[in-house]
Amino acid sequence: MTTTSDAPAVAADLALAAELRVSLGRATRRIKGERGDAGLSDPQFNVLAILLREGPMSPGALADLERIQPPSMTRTVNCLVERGLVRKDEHPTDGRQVVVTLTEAGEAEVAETRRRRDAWLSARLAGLTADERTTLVQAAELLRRIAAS
Amino acid sequence: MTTTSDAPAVAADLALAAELRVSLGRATRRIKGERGDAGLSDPQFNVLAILLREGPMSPGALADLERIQPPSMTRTVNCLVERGLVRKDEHPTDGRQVVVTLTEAGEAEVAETRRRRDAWLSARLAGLTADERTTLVQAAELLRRIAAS
DNA sequence: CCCCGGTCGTGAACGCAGGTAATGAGGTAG
DNA sequence: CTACCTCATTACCTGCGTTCACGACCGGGG
Repeated sequence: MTTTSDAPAVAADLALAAELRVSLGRATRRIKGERGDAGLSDPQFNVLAILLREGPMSPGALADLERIQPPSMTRTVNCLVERGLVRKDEHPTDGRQVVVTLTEAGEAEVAETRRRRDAWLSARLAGLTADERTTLVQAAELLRRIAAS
Repeated sequence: MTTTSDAPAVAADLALAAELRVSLGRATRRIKGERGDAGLSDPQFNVLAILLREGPMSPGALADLERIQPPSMTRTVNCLVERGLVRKDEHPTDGRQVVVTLTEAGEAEVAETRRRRDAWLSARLAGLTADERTTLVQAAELLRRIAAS
């Protein structure tokens, strides 16, 4: 009715979109709430996770990955330096750049925080059936594609 | 079978938990990014949505639903009053309480914002197969249960 | 009737995370 | 060697959350 051939599919998409949006928002809020114990804020944890996955990089690169502006990243990184979780070194060839590197304490911290978060979520997942877990595995893949688009 | 016998399932839960957490976080961030046009912040929009769904209620009740402290809700509500999206009336019998009511402009605003967000998400969903959409429908239900626990 | 504990909403002061604008150090093309 | 560009940082502003403190109002006992 609206534009082309399959109005029902469009209407179903809208309903699913609304439902998915609400569920996603609530679940995410719930998971984030499971972090406080370590004293690491969400952006701080994200920086550590990136460094663990991608290796040392400059503050500017970190800011790009997190889609925030460089000054915000500078502050976050400085906070992590004070806690001894990352280190700031000079770039070997480019005097402007700074290289942010994860310390051993930082590695331990991200492992610990991740463990705690995943422990909470996996405790919930344990109450599901095998089919339901499969559904979530596939949904995780779909969500990744959606988020990347 | 969930407790001690099947270690592999526990390991799979941990992996799924980690993957789901990342995917959820990214998708949610992406969706939230699709809101800015209306000038309504996320907590403000949430208040309007609650009022539309549940009907008029006191600031304290709103604060409870949003899991924030009353002063924060007072500020958010006042901001919405200034924009003409909600109205604050005296409670008919209890002089302490205030009743927050959605105005017509508020109704229109939440409908518009919701339409814009869902339009973005449903555009992504349109690129999926029927099976994949079914997966997401089921996942939305599972996520709701997880978030409620 | 008046007081008294409890509840509700709010004001003030603070913390944290994001943004923009401007600055300074360092590289690079001409 | 000069001019332009990039990178990180500094200073300041905004939004949203918190805690603490206070005034307004309801209810029940003296």
